[in-house]
Amino acid sequence: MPDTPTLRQGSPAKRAAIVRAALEVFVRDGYTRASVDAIAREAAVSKRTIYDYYGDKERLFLSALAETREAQEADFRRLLDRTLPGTTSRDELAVALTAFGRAFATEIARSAERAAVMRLLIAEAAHFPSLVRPDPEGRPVQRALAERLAELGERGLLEVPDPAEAAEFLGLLVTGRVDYRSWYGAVPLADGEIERLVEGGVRVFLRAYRQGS
Amino acid sequence: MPDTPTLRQGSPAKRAAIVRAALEVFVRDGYTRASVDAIAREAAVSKRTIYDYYGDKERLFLSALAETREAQEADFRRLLDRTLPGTTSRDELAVALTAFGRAFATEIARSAERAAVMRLLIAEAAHFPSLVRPDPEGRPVQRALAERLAELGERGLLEVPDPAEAAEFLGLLVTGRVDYRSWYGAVPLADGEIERLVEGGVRVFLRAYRQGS
DNA sequence: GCGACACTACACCGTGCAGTGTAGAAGCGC
DNA sequence: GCGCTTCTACACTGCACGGTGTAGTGTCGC
Repeated sequence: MPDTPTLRQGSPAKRAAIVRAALEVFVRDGYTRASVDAIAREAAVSKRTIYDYYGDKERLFLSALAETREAQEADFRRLLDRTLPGTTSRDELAVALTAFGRAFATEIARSAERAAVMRLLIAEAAHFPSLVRPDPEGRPVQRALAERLAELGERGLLEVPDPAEAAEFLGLLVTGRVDYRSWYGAVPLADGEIERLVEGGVRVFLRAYRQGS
Repeated sequence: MPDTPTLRQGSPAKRAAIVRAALEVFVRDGYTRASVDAIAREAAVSKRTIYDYYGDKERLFLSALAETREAQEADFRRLLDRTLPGTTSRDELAVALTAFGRAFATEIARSAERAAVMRLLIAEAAHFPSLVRPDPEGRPVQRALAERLAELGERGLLEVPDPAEAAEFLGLLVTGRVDYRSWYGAVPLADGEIERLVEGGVRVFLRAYRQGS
């Protein structure tokens, strides 16, 4: 019998500490450079415990990413409801879209975490096929945004024949230049710069998607 | 005296072979995973020779990237002149822009090299600060495209108050979704898919930048 | 007190890999 | 032929790191 190595269940608090430390170190150093010893130190936990909890470095990595992704998706939904509610009125539209874009991009560039995770995903996509989500429109973030845009379209504020596509472009226009210039968070950007880039992106989006353009 | 390790000049052909092999292995495996032995094997050269030529892994890496970048920039200029000449007429515009976008994105997604290099840069930007070009508008690719758009603007085909910004958006719209979905070349995309994504991007660009929109 | 479990500290193994040293073969100018 | 350089083949060092084994220290339920 190949006997499963029987990972330990352990306490949720400790799991959380490990996963948080792991993400921090992975994001900072990259997968290969990150050492399990460093993660253990960061989590204030013995290396042995990490192996008892997660088995090996790879599974720790995947767990950390999965957990973070879920948290980020939840964050995004909240952000979307806060800045771009379905009840947005016509003359609030540009302001609301800019607020949405700014909140989104600021989160990307300041918290550094979102973009950094993206950077990590891009770096490791080829080595961990399971990280690659097959259906691009299935990404919850895109889906939520598409639904919101569709609502705005039905109310006649925007002209969005293809909400999924429009959502992709909006995300791209708003965050693309920020990611491009900051190398997905590797290089810090000034706040004013971020704002300027975001506003430019929203302006282009509106020129392309405003009703009757 | 700290005596410089005196790198060997060597033959250009051998240098080229090493650099090409290095890029291939670095792109395939990433910087840390790539072993100098593997590069030597790939280049059909002894490991010692690589060290005599380049000193250490890091300098080899930087040389390979620098050389590739220059080549890609030259390629881009040629591509731009071929698909989007300054003499483009009004009714050729959409077709020419699409051709440009398609050629650009196809090169990105098919040759795999361009996107893969980008992936490598994103992955290593934080670890090799010298890779990060400080001036984002100084990237020759963006500059060349901006000049071309400015020409089209002056001839009244497009409305581009800020050509540098427009160039950035065009690049983003055309390649962004391809990069996004292919994880910068880590996942292959079907040709038809690429074409569809590119055309969508051009359509949005034109809606936003067409004269009198 | 006692057993069971969680955890740490620490020593340890194996391996992969950056980088070096060197002997010798191959080519070239003269 | 002779000396010089280039290059290879190969052995070797040092080190970092993934992963394991284990003895010992709490800590909790009973």
